[in-house]
Amino acid sequence: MPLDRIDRRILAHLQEDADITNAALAERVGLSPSTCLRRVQRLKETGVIRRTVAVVDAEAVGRGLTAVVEVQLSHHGAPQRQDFIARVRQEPAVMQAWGVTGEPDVILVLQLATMSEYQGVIERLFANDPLVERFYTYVAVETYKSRTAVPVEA
Amino acid sequence: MPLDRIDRRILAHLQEDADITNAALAERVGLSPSTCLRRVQRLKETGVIRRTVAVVDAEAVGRGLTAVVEVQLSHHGAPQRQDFIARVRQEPAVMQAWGVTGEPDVILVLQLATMSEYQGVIERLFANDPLVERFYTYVAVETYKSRTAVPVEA
DNA sequence: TATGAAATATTTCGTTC
DNA sequence: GAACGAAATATTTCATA
Repeated sequence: MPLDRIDRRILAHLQEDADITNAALAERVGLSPSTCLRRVQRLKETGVIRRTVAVVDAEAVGRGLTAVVEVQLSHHGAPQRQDFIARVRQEPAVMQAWGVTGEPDVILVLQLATMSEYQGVIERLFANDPLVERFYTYVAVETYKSRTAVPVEA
Repeated sequence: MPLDRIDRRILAHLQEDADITNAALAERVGLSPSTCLRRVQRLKETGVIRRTVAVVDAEAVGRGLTAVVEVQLSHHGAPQRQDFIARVRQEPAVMQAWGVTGEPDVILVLQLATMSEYQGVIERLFANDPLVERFYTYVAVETYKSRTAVPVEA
């Protein structure tokens, strides 16, 4: 069953503020509270809403350093690649990791406390791994935009 | 007032699941429900918890296409740069945008519905802007890791 | 100032229409 | 989708350390 306009309005609201009371949400999307609640529950059950989480200020917890790392791998066997991916997944500082088309093979987004933590991450991920051909790191000097909400409305 | 160990445990839990009841959270961090609730409120008031949001499955809402774009700008006046940043902020598909050290000046993360939407975004951001020297786009083929939770514990 | 326990208010859930 | 009571949960108040 596809998402209708009301579902999308619910998603738009909850992506901005999931602390809103069900009564207030219902009013904003034009439903009765009980109907609205059942819609929200269904969106969670079907996995459209994967979960609801607190968004923490990285600065406030001493992790305000963001870095983007592009990694080029030598195109050898898939097994070593899996090892590399497993190490990436294990690193707490790695927030996002994608396999991509183009010159880099993998792009990482790191959220760090200090440059010395960066050193440690880089060593654990890249040192002594012949699969890793080279990597480039770009440190964020300024954050122009940072959203968690996926656009859901036309 | 710095965050103590209990604050950090609260943050760790709420970053994974903000739907947890206060009673259950209190038990997990070893506090009484009322004390726990007040801690959570304080974390929100002081901005450590910026907000709580629903995490939506991008695939489920037809926006499963992720792209990373590196942009190089000619180093001219700051005013045009502000215009460019303003356009970036206006684009709903732009999830993250950083100004970075190194060869690219700006890195964008896009969350798209289709490649034709990509075309539109690129045109609006880059076309006829002499500030934009060049850009490279890397389309995500696979997502290895995607977290919203900033590491808060030692 | 921080905590915990009890009282109150609100939200959520099942049933019925 | 609406209306209701019952259960669960959150919030406030107040006493204590």
